[in-house]
Amino acid sequence: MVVPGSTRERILDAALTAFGLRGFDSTSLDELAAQVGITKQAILYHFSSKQELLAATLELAVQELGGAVSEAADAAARGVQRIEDLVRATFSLAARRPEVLGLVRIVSRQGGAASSKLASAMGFMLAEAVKFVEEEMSAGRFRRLEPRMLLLAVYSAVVGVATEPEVMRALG
Amino acid sequence: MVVPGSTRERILDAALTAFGLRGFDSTSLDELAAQVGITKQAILYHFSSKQELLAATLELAVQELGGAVSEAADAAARGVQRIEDLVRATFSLAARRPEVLGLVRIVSRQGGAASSKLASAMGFMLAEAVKFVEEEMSAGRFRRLEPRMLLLAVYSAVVGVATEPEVMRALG
DNA sequence: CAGAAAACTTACCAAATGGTAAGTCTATGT
DNA sequence: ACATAGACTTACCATTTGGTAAGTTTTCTG
Repeated sequence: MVVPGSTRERILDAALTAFGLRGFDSTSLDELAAQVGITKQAILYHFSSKQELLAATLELAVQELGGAVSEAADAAARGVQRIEDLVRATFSLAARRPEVLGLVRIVSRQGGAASSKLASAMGFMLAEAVKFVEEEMSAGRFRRLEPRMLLLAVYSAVVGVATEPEVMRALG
Repeated sequence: MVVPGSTRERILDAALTAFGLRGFDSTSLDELAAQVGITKQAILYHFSSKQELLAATLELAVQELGGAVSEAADAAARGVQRIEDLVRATFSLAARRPEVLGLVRIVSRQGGAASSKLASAMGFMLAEAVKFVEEEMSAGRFRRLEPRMLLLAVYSAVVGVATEPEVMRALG
């Protein structure tokens, strides 16, 4: 939530919300600019193209997500408790700022340069998670399963719930 | 898969795929028309507006999803087995035709008339599912949980996995 | 205070988009 | 043979979109 900062930061914040909640193509620069209270060209002054704005926005989202998750992962909890902490942290972020996870979804779907950037950024987080789960399995604290499979299911559930307005409404 | 039929059917089929995989705003009528091998105006001859095309496409998707699910639900299986059947059926559809679930997601996010149409169409399915889960819980075959919560989680996991190209690729 | 760089805005522009109007071609029923 | 309706296409059109070029104002600096 960088909102009270510079113009650049306010653009990023508005873009994160709009892209995350309504999609990339569905959000026009004019619209975004009006929201911030500037002109479209001011946006293009700070970010040379819409794609670049998306990239910058994504960086912010990944940072925010990574922060929330790694904070929870710092805890000394083991086994199922730690998984629960992680999921809870992610859900918490999803509830507070659904845009963030929405953006992750949108970018991962869009493909291209932004997507591979996301992949590498999340790749580290995923690798860490896989390692952790594998250790837990070896230690006998988890049932034996394909760790990637398990994580993907969790990821899908979280991102899915978080980015479905209908679902969120139903959950209250 | 109505593809070998009339022009109208070919339009619907192409629209289902495009809307479901790439989104509504991101799909232009010209693009769609080129894919079918006609002009944009031919589309507007059959469907008076893009919105109406979406509505018709959605109807088809709901029909297809409903068909796949109710087919699996006909089985006499009880308890966890039946849930597994349902999930398997949905996953199977998701694997064969990710567009269908993708469209459901897109429409549910878009809101408006199409969304409430979807809500009422899916409402029946959801109500049936809730009833079923509640019966199972009363019979002691499920652990006591909020049935809606459980179903929403399952829904999210399925739709989430099915509509995430990255995830699908990772799963192979 | 001068001037230069930063942070914008006003003017445009070409392309794409959803949609309308009018014409063409083909089948079909009389 | 002919009119009528269905299934299109060719011509347009207004609006929106991302983006460029050229000013204009504000801020920092020597």
